[in-house]
Amino acid sequence: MKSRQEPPLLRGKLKGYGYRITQGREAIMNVLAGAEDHLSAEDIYIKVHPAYPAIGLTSVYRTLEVLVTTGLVYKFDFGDGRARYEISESHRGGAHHHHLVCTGCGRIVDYADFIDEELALLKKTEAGLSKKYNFRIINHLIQFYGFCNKCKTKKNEK
Amino acid sequence: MKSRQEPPLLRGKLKGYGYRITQGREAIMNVLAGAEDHLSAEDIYIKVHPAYPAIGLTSVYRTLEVLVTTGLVYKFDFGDGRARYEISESHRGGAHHHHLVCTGCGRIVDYADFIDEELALLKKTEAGLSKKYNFRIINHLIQFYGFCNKCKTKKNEK
DNA sequence: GTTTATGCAAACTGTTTGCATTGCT
DNA sequence: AGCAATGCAAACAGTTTGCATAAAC
Repeated sequence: MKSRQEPPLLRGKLKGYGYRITQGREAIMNVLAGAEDHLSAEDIYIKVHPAYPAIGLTSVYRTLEVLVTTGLVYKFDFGDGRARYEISESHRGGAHHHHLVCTGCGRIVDYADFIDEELALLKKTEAGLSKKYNFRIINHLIQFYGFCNKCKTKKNEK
Repeated sequence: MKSRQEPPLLRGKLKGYGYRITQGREAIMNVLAGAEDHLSAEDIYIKVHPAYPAIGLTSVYRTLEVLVTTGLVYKFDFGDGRARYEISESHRGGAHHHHLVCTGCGRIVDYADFIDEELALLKKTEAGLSKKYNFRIINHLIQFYGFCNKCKTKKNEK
């Protein structure tokens, strides 16, 4: 909503990983820290522009790649052909949540209902899978797909 | 593995939805019915070629779209930039399963461990979300990401 | 002063679309 | 016969890459 002025935690973390803090990266992190929703690379590019007009879309992609590989940002695919990015909850004060995606209009609902049970089961499953398949599990994804109230009434025009 | 000769259940279903049964579609359905793993559109194109060389990649995409929208086939994104397709378990005799994806090499493990618990929770969550957010939920997705035994030992060369 | 990050333009990749032709039903 | 499905080529969209320049450290 409003762009934050507090120095994002991300800054220090990135630096800790040995990356340089540039104006562009800082502006991108500010946008991510202040965003309510799940932004595409182009959304971010546009939101960064006012604060730092010299930004290029390429840098947005490159910065996002760094942030994702360091685990500071999550990357999602909601099936509409463009990736979405979301700051990880630990760097935002937000709660862990999953997504409910409307296949009709693309609307995304963040939900945290049943999240404790989900997480407990995920943790347990993770441990079992880790052991059985000899994986080091880093992350998980849960999404529900369906039609929101607006889309479920209108005829399937697809 | 081996191409099946039994008439796939898909055939009748597709026809039931009002679609025509063409040689290309039949060949595609045979490949899907006989495949062990998760195929990309191009994988399918290549596998269909021997049986029906006139097939075009476009038709593969168009047929897959039909199969996905009718719910006969599931479409997945494992993060490598290409979509994967898998026949729905009810048309294959397989059990419901979820996926464990290696971020290093792209290997995908189908797992069914804890699946009953997962499904029970999913069902419950689905009911809750449906009501609270007024969605008609059609589908869900659960995936775990990590590094397989081969990839977790080698240095992060990325 | 070195080295990493940037911007631009061009390349790339998976997927989609227009259109004339073919082939189910 | 009538209409849905096809193949080809071209268009498309998001993302990535090469390279010379600029900015962190």
